[in-house]
Amino acid sequence: MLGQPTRDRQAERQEATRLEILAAAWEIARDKGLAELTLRDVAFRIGMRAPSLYSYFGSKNAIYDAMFGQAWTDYLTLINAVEPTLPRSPRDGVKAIAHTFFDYAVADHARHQLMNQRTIPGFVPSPESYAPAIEVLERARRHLARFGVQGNERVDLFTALIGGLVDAQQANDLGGDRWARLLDDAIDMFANHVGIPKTTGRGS
Amino acid sequence: MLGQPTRDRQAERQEATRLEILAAAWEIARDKGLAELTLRDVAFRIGMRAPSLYSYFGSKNAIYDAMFGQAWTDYLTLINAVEPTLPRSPRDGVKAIAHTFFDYAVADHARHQLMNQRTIPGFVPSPESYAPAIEVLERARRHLARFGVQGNERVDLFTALIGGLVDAQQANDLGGDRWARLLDDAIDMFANHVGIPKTTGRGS
DNA sequence: GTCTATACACCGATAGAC
DNA sequence: GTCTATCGGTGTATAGAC
Repeated sequence: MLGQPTRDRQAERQEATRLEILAAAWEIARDKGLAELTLRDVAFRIGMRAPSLYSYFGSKNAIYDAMFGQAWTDYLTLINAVEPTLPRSPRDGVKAIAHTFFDYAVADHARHQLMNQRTIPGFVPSPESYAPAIEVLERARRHLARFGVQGNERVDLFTALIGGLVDAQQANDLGGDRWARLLDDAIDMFANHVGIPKTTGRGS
Repeated sequence: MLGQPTRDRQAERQEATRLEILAAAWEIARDKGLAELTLRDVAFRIGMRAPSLYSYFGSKNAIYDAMFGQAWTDYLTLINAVEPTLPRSPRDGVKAIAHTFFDYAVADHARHQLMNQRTIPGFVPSPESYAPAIEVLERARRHLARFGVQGNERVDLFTALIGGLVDAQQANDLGGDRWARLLDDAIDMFANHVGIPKTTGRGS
């Protein structure tokens, strides 16, 4: 008896096609906008017809859902990479966290729309796709706590502040830096408010 | 000779029907969501068929556009009414401005979506509908300047801060007050940052 | 002039042949 | 697993009834 094969070639192929579909979907979302994504368009871009997509995703929203999960997982990977490089100084640390989020959000409008706004009618992320988003928030909470930002209300204020700057930037000055320029000043405002010591000239 | 009639009854009737259409549209937007609005639905609610709407609006987006203009005009009326009641104290004045905006935004999710977010694909407000929005911002700028908040960057920071709190409230705690509770604290943070004197116990 | 009936192109989704 | 065919829905255009 040969037993079971060690690899499931069919599952691998299925997963590869799923990724191909998602890549095409991201391409269209970036090109034409997140809401302008259509199944026919996605399918044709990879040499398929629209109904074939239903062998890989149960609905159009399931595609959005997988994209949502991908985006937050990517961001989780990013902050994992950034974590060892975080400055020791609390104030610089908070600034680094804010900049990481801000830059990631501003770099891809469609992605930010999907991750942080409720712009697709009827789309609600599944628990599985939401998990990395929760993990990111948990991670951010820990980092902020390490830098002296503690308590739900302070974290809520921080997220609202950064989110507000991102949204203003995206909505009113897409591609510019009118609100991006205010980020450091905004963090200083926040840091002073919650009592994070100023960074001294030669580190803290 | 009788001359011209003093009233254009036909134009009045036309305008009345336009308002009736918009009222139905607001109703549906509040009930089912802004994006779920359909022409057939709007038309049936006032005893018409969908194509008849084209006698009053050139497209569905033209309806959204008129709603956009209505919402900002309403808000302009509101701040006109609020203006005489604004406190003298700079800090309380800024708080009043923030509360007025925050409460108006949170009171109607669909309206806030239309006014302040880019949630309808392809919808761009016309210059005529945008005019009251500009007027509101101009008015807010003058009020803030009167309370000592001057310069584009400070106003930008203020709008981003309040907008961020509104969006966080709507997105993560609709109907609750998790971020609404932070509003006063946020304004104090901002006021301290831009050097607005604290309100004393017995007025300023 | 107002409104309707009809039609068109497109959408997401489903059924069934191969 | 992928296709064609099709369904009910959408926004939109237009011809014509009244």
